[in-house]
Amino acid sequence: MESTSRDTTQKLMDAFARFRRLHRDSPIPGLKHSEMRILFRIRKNMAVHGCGARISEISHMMHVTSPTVTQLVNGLAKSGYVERTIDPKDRRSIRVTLTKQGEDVLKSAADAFFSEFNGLVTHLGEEKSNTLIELLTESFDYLREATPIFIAGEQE
Amino acid sequence: MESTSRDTTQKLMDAFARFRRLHRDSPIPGLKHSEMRILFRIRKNMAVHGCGARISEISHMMHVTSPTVTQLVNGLAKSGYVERTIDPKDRRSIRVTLTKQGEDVLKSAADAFFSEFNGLVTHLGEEKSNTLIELLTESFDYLREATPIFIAGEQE
DNA sequence: AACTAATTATTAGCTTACCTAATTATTATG
DNA sequence: CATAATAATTAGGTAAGCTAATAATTAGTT
Repeated sequence: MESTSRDTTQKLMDAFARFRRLHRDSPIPGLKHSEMRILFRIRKNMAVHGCGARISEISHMMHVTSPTVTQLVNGLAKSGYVERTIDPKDRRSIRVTLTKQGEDVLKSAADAFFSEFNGLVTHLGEEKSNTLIELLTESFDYLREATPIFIAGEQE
Repeated sequence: MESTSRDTTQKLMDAFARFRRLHRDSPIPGLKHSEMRILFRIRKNMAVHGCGARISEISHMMHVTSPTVTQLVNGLAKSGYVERTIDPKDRRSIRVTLTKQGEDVLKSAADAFFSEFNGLVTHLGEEKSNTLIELLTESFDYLREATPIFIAGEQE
């Protein structure tokens, strides 16, 4: 291995290591981070496709397994933020839609949840942000293929 | 917030969320990622201070509570990677030292870890890798200033 | 049409990496 | 010496995942 390359590797490891610990505490009481993220996804899906998101779709979008999504959605349904309806075109599927309450909580929480990251996007600028997203995605994809152990459970 | 920008923010949030679970599985079977981190800390403390690290010191270095450290250290002691001795100068304290086995496992874990990242650098190429490092560093620096909570992680 | 295969979601139970509150030793201090 | 402070531990909890197995439904094949 060349010394330049090894140096780069070391630096990349260090850079990755710094980001391992993201905040765990939700800025909104009674709404967890993971729940917030899923609510955003559902809203997006409704905006784009005009219908509720299926569990498998959310799972894919969030890079999380479907049992995980099922549990999150169940929790949100119990809290009244989300509604589950069977898709009449494919009765295996479930369409998850936001309730009025869910939209409200999403609206009020959006700023609190987004502010840190949105500040970062503003700071970096749109172009650099997109480059960063692309490079991270490429890294994940590589690590998933090259070293399956590395990322538990990532599936397409 | 504009919708393009919000979309970028969403994607960046997701990229970081994936990132957080990157090292769920350690490259060495039988050694968890958190355990590896703690072993590194202990080794460092031994190198710098020439004696075992106290629970409270590790806790402080890792920005983790002492009960958490106690549990991790207990696990490592059971695996034989670490030894706990009561400090004769202050019998409340415990000095944690690496065993020979602990040093060995740490070495091989570091190698495995390094080779994963080195593969990534090869895959991305030197230029992209450097761009990624720069962007991560810039992001980290911004977040450190903007949101102090973010940085619960790596300090010496 | 009937079987088999595939897909979708769920259930049950586990794991990692933390946390808080309360408690037990021990040391320091008025 | 009594009390306060400090160090570590115990007990129990949480968030955010995971896998394996299973039920329901749809698709594909003979």
